[in-house]
Amino acid sequence: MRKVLIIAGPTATGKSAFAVQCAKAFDGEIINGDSQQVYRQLSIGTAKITDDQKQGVPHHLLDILEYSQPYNVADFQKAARAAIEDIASRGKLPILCGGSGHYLKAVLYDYDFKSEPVSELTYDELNDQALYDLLLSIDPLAAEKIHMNNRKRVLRAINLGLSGPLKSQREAAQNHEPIYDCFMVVMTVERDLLNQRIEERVSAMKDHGLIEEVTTFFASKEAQSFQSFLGIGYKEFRGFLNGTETAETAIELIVTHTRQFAKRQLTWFRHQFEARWVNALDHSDLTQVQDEIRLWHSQEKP
RNA sequence: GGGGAGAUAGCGAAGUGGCUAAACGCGGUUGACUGUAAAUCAAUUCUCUACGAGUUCGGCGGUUCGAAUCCGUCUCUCCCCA
Repeated sequence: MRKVLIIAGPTATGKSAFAVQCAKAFDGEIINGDSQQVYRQLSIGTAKITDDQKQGVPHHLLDILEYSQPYNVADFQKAARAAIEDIASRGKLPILCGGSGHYLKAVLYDYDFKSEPVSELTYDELNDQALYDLLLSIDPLAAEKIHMNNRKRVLRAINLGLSGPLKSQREAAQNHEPIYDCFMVVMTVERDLLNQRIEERVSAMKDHGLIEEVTTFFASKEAQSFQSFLGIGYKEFRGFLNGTETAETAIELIVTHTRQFAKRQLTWFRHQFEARWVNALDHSDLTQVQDEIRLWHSQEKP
């Protein structure tokens, strides 16, 4: 089993820096586990690590796509697993660092995204209730776990069932266990402090030219339809770009959305993973985790 | 100085006699999550000794069986004319 060190946690807790520190301490290479930082053009709004901050440590899955391209969990799973294999085969420690819980889990656990084409019917003529009834008739087991109002999920489950094995069957076929020897760290900061750091970070983005980045790449209506525009830090500028709102309003929205996002990340990490939680501001705690990682790193799993 | 409008829960905003602890939106809290996940969705949000009880709709005082809703008065805010 390949060893993989995971540095997770909500935004603005210092994951990137700690990952670099670990890479240097354990001869590792970093794999970006963040869904927006894959885009070459988008750096400021995604809080991408700078070349300086990388300190010579190789980073994978960063700047691999044009911002006009779509990207999804399956793509990430494939690329990240390949990167893990590549890094480990050269005797280095793969370090997965990111805040997209779903992405991380898809790589680490035995999620199986089949490559068969799945239909993309949208059933616009059906209301939520009717759509949900349809799912109930196709895959009642899956329906049990999806809320009727969550159209996106209901739709996906229907399309999966129509194109191959049912969603519920696909999941029943998995072991729901990690396929790597994982050590997962979740960096965290007390909520009030975290909110404060988020505010500071967003205002720093502004100082570093976020508005220029946005107007450079997302001025056109076409660009505003790219998936990358959906990221926090960009979509908030829609009103500004169309001349109906100020940049200030956008900045405030980014802060709020980032705060809400951090909360969701925390929820995910709390409930979806077994992890070693670390207070990112506590140096002795950070040092202690490094010791624990060292121990894990040096032992072969039976 | 004269005339007009308004004060509703953290914020915005409905409600003009009982069905109102008070619509709705935002924000907050909690949670779900298997191909857009920085997405999508749900629950909850006056207080408490919490399947019941107690206090709310600027303050005070009335009318009424019953008021956020009607009357009087005070305070504050905004607009117009001087």
